[in-house]
Amino acid sequence: MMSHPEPVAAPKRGRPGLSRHDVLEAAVAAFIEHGYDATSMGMLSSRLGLSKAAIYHHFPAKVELLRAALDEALGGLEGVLRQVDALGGSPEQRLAFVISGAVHVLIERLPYVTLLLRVRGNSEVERDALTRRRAFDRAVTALVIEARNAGSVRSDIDPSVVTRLIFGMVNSIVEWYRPEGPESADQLASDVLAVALEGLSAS
Amino acid sequence: MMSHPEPVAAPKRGRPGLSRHDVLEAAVAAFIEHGYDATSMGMLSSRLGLSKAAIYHHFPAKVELLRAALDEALGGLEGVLRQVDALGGSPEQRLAFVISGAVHVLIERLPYVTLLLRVRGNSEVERDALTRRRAFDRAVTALVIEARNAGSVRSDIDPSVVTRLIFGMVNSIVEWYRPEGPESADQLASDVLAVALEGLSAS
DNA sequence: GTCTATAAAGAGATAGAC
DNA sequence: GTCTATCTCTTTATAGAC
Repeated sequence: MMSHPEPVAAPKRGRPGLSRHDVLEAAVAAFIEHGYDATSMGMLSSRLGLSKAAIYHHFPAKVELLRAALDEALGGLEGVLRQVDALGGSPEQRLAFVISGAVHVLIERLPYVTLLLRVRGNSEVERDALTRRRAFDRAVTALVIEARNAGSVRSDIDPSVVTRLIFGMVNSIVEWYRPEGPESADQLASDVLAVALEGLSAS
Repeated sequence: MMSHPEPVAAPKRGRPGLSRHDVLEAAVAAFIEHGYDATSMGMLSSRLGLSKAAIYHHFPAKVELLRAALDEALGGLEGVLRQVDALGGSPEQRLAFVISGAVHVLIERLPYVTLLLRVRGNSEVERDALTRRRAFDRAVTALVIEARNAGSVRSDIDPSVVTRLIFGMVNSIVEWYRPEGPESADQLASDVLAVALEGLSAS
């Protein structure tokens, strides 16, 4: 969560003196509000209090703002997979860790993951992101299959359908979760895990 | 599912002779592929084999294509609520009917619902659609609360969180379901209901 | 690091012929 | 019902001054 030690655009004194990270944050917020395509560099510059040309000092093109945002989201999700590999445990434990970990990443990097989940593959940058996202999905499906073979996941439904439904539920959190709201990340992760594992029926 | 008896644009002979419905279908497909904003009237006209101007004969503006599509989706979902009201039954039965009914509408009107779920409220048309969609969500939440008071839905999690998670799962189907794939609508609705009610854990 | 000015392309929409 | 041609506005991006 610390700012990257980028060699460019340190917060010097001068005029506004915006950092690369400031520009990215504002851009991502605008992309979420209006969609990437519908967000013009003009809107961005208004929101930042900068001229359009000044933005090109921080990012060489509009699409590089998108690339940086998607990388932030994918890095977080891939980190969950690295952690679960390092931790070990039963397939059931590892699956629970991945679901809970994904919820936490989703909340910690909410705007970036929100953007990632809206990507449809209409440019090179988007297709690259989709490729990495699909690799994540495949890893989770493999984990579900493992847990199913170990007898902890129901075997009456196709594993990839189960995976898609559960992660559809997880991912839908970006549609409504607000950090300033009543639910903490831990509380929500626990709720998601409960509904994913046991369903909504009364015990 | 029959074509509407619109008084306009019957499939006469002439040149291509496209109907209003043909144009809408092609537009919705393009909106899904590239996003509404990123789809230009030029792209639309190429895909249809028409000039841009010809499209304006069928729809007076680009946004009217979106309005018609969203109305198709919302009409289907609102129909499920009307049916459940007419049918009666226990809260548990009615909740199951709404979940299963939503899955069926989602599949029958896949492109239209896909578009609806991507709307963010950036124009009058989108805000109107969001208003109707929120009314649907509220009706479902009320049903979850009823079922919870009747003892059939778990009471350890906030009802609106439960509703959002379950419908997040349902709605995520548009991200991957393809009619030509192996799962029938009935099969998928039954899978969704099973995971929603009982979770992914082995019985 | 930020500005003004501008280039070049593409957008939504309309006019009027056939 | 479809066409060509065109209007006007906005877009991404660059040039060059400070």
